[in-house]
Amino acid sequence: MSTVVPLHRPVSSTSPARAEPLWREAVGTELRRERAERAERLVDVADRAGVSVQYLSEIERGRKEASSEVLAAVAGALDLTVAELAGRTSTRLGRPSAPNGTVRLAA
Amino acid sequence: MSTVVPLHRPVSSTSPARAEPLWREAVGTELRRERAERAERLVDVADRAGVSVQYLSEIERGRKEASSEVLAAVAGALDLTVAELAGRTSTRLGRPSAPNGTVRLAA
DNA sequence: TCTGCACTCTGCTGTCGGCAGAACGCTGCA
DNA sequence: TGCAGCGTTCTGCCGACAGCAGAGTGCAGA
Repeated sequence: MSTVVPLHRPVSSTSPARAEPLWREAVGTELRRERAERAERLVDVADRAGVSVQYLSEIERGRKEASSEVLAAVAGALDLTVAELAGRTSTRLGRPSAPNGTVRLAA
Repeated sequence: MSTVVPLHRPVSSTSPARAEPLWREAVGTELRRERAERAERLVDVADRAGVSVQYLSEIERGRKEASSEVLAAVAGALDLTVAELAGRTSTRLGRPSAPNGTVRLAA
């Protein structure tokens, strides 16, 4: 019997082992959605927010944990408050088909 | 006229120069509120979440940026999803008396 | 082909996440 | 009064990483 060596746990990328995405993934997706809605480029938002383009790309793709200050700056560059961003992120997170297939009707 | 030397900028603690708290402050406050609502101690939640008591204290008080994984773990220890936590945080952030005194009625 | 855009890779460095041990402050109770 | 319980602060540690810059890649459209 060989010992099973656990592989190094991969960084979650909406891993099937996890019922919901991580915060950085969810908020990043929302930031990208908001940017797309405004038909703006990475460089536009990054410049206004005062961060690098590469970094904003990584934030949007959930690869980096933005500090609260950076989050506020990026949200501000999209004319959003952190509250609005959190609310929209939460709404989108709460909307996917439930893990066990249960459909949740509006209260 | 003496030159005014700017003091080292204090870490935001709902600084009057900022219209809204930072994400870490807001979500920390919400975590504390949820814990209090359950009449639980720091140690109870910290143990279930797998973090230290001191650290949870700092997270709740907005002193540290919890990673998305830690955030999920603490939320889970309070039987919340990240979506629920974000939603509640957002709701509370959006509820304070508006900066210019405008009262916002429920939609 | 070239340009524009987004993304990846590599490397860097100062900051900090998260911890542990120790100590402090406050409250309530015997 | 002393003590226990709870939360917080302080100090120090160290590995991780935020955030950056330069360079390169891939794709789509003109």
